[in-house]
Amino acid sequence: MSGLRERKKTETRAALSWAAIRLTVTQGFDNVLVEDIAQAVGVSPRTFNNYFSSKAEAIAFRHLDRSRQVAEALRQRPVDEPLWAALIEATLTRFTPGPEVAQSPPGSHTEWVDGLAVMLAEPALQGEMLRASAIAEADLAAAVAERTGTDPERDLYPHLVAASVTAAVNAAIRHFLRADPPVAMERLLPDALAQLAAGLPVPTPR
Amino acid sequence: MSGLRERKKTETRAALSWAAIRLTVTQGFDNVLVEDIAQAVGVSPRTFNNYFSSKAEAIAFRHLDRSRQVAEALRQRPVDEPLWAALIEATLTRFTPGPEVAQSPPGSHTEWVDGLAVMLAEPALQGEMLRASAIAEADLAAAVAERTGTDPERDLYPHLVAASVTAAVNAAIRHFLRADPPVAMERLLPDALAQLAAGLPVPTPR
DNA sequence: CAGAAAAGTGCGTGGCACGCAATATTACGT
DNA sequence: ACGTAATATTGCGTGCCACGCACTTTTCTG
Repeated sequence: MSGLRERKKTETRAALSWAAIRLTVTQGFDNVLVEDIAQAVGVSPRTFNNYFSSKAEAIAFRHLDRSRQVAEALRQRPVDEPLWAALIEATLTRFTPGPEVAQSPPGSHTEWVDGLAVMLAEPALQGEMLRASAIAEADLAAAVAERTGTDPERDLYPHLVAASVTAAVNAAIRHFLRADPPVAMERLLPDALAQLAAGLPVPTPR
Repeated sequence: MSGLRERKKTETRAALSWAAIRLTVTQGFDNVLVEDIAQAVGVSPRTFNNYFSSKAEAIAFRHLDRSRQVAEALRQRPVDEPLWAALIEATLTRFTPGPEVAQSPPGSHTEWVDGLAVMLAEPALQGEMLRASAIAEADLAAAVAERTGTDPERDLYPHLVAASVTAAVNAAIRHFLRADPPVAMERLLPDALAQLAAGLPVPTPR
């Protein structure tokens, strides 16, 4: 299965996605042509469309990929760990380095985050990002079902958990992107999921 | 404000959305041209694009519209009602008639539901539907904030609640669309939201 | 090393989203 | 009631995009 062939395909897909993101952040969504992305990776425009059926899908791919890994991470948590503790750890492993802030041009983190925010404001992008979350949600529901002895076919429960966790993660990301005194994902994420696990009681003002 | 002009615009928008849905359900997404939708409403193709920037957006508009009304419904619940009870009632008022099963060709409900399921399987649609939910989510978060004395600008809580409720509603809809012994939304929705309010504990098998 | 399988490419096509300018319709003050 | 301003509708033109198809190139397998 995993010969040179599969590996190269994976790399090309990642390279295309990354190029699409980089170019979009720096130049704006509709100033980037499919042709540009293909050229940046050294591949024909037609090949781009063999990997992704749209610019938006290419950009959303990184999010899809990371979201998928949450299900995988959940499966690797000890089986005797409580569900919600395991969910918190699993999401933390994939969403803490910030939404890929660490790499990129070394200086100017704020520039990069701002660029991301602008990019994510693009209507065409929003739908595709949410769709990526939804696709990964199916994997997560399956993993939750395994851990809780429920059935993804018949039961609502695993889907409900997966959907809620995904929603909480997305809410945390959006909060992260707009928080002016910046807040670390390491705090945001566990807090959000803990509130979920507690039934989202109305907070008492203090 | 609400002169003849506004009213007619609203009607045209609704008519276009409805025509887009009807044609898509009966003929399939890519067998329907923008031209067809425009013609069905008696308007020029160019005008279609004054109302919606894509076929998908036109289809998703009904969902957007209904989702928006949940926030409105929440505001009309008595202020002394507990938050989650109010949320259950608010969602029930807008999502119980089935996802618009009641109207349409009188007979053959299953045909219609199947057609809807096929339509919602379209990738281009999924993103747009989720985006509609996300837009309405902002309204809902504002309404939740009012009711709970929190601040949409600074606090994560109202967004967390709105996102979770939206996720639960969407999960319920998907479950409704695939449940083979059919389950009524009237049961699914309160059940899903009650589980949310209880912190989504792992169900005990019986 | 040869044939099969699969990825990459070039070309052509139909459709879409939208800017712009012209026209038709509605709103409103006098 | 009328004329004018505001707004909606329309037609046209343009650039881009997604994809089917056929062909070439690369990789896998026995």
